[in-house]
Amino acid sequence: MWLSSTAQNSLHAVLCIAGSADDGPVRVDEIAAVLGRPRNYLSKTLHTLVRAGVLLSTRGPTGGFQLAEKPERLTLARVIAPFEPVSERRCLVGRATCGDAHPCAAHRRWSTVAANVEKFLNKTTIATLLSDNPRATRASREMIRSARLSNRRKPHGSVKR
Amino acid sequence: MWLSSTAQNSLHAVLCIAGSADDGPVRVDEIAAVLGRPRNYLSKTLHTLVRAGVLLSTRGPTGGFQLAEKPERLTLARVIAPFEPVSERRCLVGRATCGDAHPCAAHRRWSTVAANVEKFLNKTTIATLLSDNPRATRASREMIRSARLSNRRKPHGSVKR
DNA sequence: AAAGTTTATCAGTTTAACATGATGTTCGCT
DNA sequence: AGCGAACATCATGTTAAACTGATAAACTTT
Repeated sequence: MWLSSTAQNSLHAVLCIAGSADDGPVRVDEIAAVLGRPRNYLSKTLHTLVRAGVLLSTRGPTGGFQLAEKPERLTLARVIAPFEPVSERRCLVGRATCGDAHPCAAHRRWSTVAANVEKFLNKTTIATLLSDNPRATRASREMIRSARLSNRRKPHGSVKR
Repeated sequence: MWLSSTAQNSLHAVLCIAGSADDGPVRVDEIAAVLGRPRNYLSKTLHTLVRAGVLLSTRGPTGGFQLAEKPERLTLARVIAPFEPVSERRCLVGRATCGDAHPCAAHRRWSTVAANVEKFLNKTTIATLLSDNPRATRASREMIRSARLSNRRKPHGSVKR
């Protein structure tokens, strides 16, 4: 039930990146360390978010991933969407023809519940979650800082999408 | 997102069986016709529901599946549970250690949304859905009846020939 | 007891998600 | 220009869910 693991990783990674925004771009290896997921797999996932306009990526030294826009304007739905479209409000029993015209037995009651979840995903922003729990935010940022070996990283250069 | 197809089939099948309770046990082939799913696959799914105490099965002619108890006492959660435990209220970002003690950034807000879904699954009964939409209930029962006529099945409860 | 109907079960295929390893590409630095 | 760091991509492997076909077991009727 709920999100696929890829969508979960997507959300978690974006939260890490947004939480460490002040420290510059976050590298895949750092995210992999925090999430405990394979590096190359996350790389693909993050690249999908770049194509979706959620993230920006920079190659080379001082490179990594950043948010493409202010966290106040980035909803959870937009982060999840590339992996499982939120708009697909599917029938509880999986009937293809289910809808307001030809509802299944569960349609009406389930619709109100599903709409509630969708509203959460569409209205809640990354900024909301960050300020919601500063402790968790700080924790993941500290994990990333300690993963950074030395002070060799400098302010990042140009960014490409 | 949402339920696995097996859990969806499970719910849909139970609704069919409950809706046709007056016509006696429902056969796998009839359910397969209504759901548009492979017979043997549903057979396994239904057997799981038998082991879970949701359904009763009878072999041989006049056999099929029936509810193990009154639909008023059968919640959606119990029908779904064998396939994906509802109680596993998982973390939105998939963190294993997420909980009230060590919450992830999304934990608090997501918990209230997830609890709402759980409440729906735990409080809503099969009987509720049946009476909710008599049109859909009647439709599936008619589909089963017509599948039965073409098979010359003896009506339940009457003595024939 | 035999025949026919229906569920139960087993062995295997297919498919998609998840994961891994190797290699290519872009960039900053010297 | 050349080196190394970092993302990008490709080819492949692994795993679990979904599905299929065949056979066994249980039951009803005759």
